[in-house]
Amino acid sequence: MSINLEVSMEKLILEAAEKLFLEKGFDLTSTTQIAKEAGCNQALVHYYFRTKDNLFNMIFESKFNAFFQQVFDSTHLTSLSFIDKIKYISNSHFDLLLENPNMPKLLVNELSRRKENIGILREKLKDIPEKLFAMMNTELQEEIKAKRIKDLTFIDILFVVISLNVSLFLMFPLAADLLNFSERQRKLIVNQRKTENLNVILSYLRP
Amino acid sequence: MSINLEVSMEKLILEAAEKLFLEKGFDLTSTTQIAKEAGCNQALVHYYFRTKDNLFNMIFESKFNAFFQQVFDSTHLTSLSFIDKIKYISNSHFDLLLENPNMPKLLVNELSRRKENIGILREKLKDIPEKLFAMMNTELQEEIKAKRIKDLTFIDILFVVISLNVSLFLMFPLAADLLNFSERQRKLIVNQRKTENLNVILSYLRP
DNA sequence: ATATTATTTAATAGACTTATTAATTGAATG
DNA sequence: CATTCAATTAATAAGTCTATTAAATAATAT
Repeated sequence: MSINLEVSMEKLILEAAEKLFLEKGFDLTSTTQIAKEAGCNQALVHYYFRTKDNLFNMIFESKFNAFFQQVFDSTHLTSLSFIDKIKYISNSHFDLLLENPNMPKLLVNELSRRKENIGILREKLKDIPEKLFAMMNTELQEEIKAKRIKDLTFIDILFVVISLNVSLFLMFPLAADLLNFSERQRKLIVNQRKTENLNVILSYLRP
Repeated sequence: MSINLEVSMEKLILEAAEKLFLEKGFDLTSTTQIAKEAGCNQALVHYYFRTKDNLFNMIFESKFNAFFQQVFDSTHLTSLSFIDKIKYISNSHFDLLLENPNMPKLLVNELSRRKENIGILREKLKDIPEKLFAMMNTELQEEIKAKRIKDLTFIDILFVVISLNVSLFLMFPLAADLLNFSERQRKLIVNQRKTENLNVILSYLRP
């Protein structure tokens, strides 16, 4: 049993494609660029994946899957109080975006253009949030009844969490460019937003 | 003195270009499509505007200008209480997005790619928010001192307003597609979000 | 009416793109 | 060693896109 140190060209192409698609989107990435980044001939990209669309869809679906699996993962939540669950969701969502800062843009741009393939994604997404939603909604009802939390739906809360976090990664780079922020300032503000976004949520929950 | 009923082809091209650029972005819009939409030969697009980049930049800068002028317009605010000012800002920002639902996507996509031209936009933006910021910040200080509002900066508040409103227009179409919402459901939810986003803000302001 | 200027079009050069095909190299197997 | 199959490349077809040029048409002025 030995570890395969040889990296297959197929995998290199996948990695190069993922990098470029995330950086520049589908249209601005050519198979020639992917080949160059992977270190092979352009025809090889088509040899392994036939079409650029194919290649993109494979990457997109797997990324999409992994991303939403994490967003709606409920395994770490069970032992926490409701408020702590919300805190955990917001923070881990923020951290996930920090690791995948280009995902929001990719989703915004490619999901809307690829409506043919949306059925596949809908299928993949179908069962994922069920468990989380069931748990959060029942607990939320108790909290509301006990007047510890304002009368809201879990969707309302989730919308605010996601909006605040995603906005930072979609809009902040633009604002930072326009306002000429230094790299140091950017990092500082991103960190501040993590806690401040959470503050917004917690204010919103107060009865 | 007579009104010119004749619409110039130059203007028709501009309008066609604006429509298409907003709908599909810079890359997915060709000068051939613009010409077709305007009802003229493709070469005419280049006759009037020389390059596609030129044409795009003209439209982008004027849209950008008009949009931020409205976002940071302070003329209707003067007579209102601080809280009402915030309410007005959030609501009119929301309405502006409702009239320009594609602006956020255009900004997210094209601002980042056109870093060469960002200087021009920075210049245009420079003086616009000054008046609004000055007014809001002084009033905010009073409110905080009187303990009517939590200790926050105006930027903090504005970030939340913009995030919540913009997110709706950037992400909601995707969610609605994924979850198969009907047109009726969509409109209902958009309206609900307008008031609910405001609720989030007001919760956030409470000391 | 003729000359001049502005609009508009047809044609096309030149640069890229995706995708395919046939030829070449390399490795594994009998 | 010869054969077979997989991996890789070179070449290229077919299409799109931007931008230019020269020709045609319309408008204006002399």
